[in-house]
Amino acid sequence: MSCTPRLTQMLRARGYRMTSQRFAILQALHNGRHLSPAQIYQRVHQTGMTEATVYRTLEFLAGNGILLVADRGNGHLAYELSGESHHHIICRTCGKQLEIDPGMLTPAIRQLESETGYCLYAGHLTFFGQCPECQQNS
Amino acid sequence: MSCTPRLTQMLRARGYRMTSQRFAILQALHNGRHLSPAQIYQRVHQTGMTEATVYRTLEFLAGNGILLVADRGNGHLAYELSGESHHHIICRTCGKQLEIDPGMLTPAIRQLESETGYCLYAGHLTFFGQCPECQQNS
DNA sequence: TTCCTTATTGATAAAATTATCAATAAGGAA
DNA sequence: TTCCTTATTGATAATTTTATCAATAAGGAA
Repeated sequence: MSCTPRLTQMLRARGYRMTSQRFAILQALHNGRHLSPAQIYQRVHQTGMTEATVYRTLEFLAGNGILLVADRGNGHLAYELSGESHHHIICRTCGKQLEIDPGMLTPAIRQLESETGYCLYAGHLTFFGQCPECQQNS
Repeated sequence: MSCTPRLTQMLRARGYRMTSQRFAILQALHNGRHLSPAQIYQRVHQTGMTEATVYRTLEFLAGNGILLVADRGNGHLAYELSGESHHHIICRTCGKQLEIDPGMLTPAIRQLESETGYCLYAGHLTFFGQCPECQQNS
């Protein structure tokens, strides 16, 4: 991946290391987006990596801002590479998901920042609602 | 709680029942907000309720829109009564939390609805960022 | 290079969460 | 009221997630 050297340097500056395990997980998330820990383990266990390492690594990468955590609405969390910021709307009735451009929320986030003084990260938000089709059927 | 009859009727209309276990969990969440499953179990296990029932009930109540799920930023989820819609900003540096009025996001949500055709629920969003104090110390 | 410090991992145990299924109990019908 | 249907629960097992700790390995210093 093209961004690996930059990430390696960033981690190094914080006293951490880019290991083969961390790289493998980043690579898995570079192919499939929104993966659960189990799905990620399925794609990297061939390397001999432990499940415990998968969970630890995900927590570590998320804590360092390299991964984003997304609420999938089923009580579980999924992970994805940050930097490709976007948000979701999930239909509570049929489960369909709509990906929405982050720019659509930029004004609201800017206002939040100016009113609270906080500096907000891109993040990954999940809205819940009902899609147009399901609204008609009810 | 004043809203119990209304909830009972709403569940009944969907073929479900208001049980003593569900009522106990609602009552626990009426006192303490943003509780984890473990915290909730701690407050209701005196009634003889099983942990499995706590998890099941939380999922059920959330699925019926009576509870909201909030990402606490530590990889875990917390539950709270819906109807008291609000949102949070969590500082990634010091962990401090700021509660923000839902009205601040209303314009953005309205725009999202008109652009996507979805009907959005109030929900409970969690933003991550850095608070003013931590911005100065870095 | 070799040594040293320590971040990281695997192995394992512990804890949390979910699934299965028989027993219970709530509400509707008569 | 009694009977019947079925949503719900507790008990239990299975699975997922987390914590502990010794062994490994990466990077810095000399």
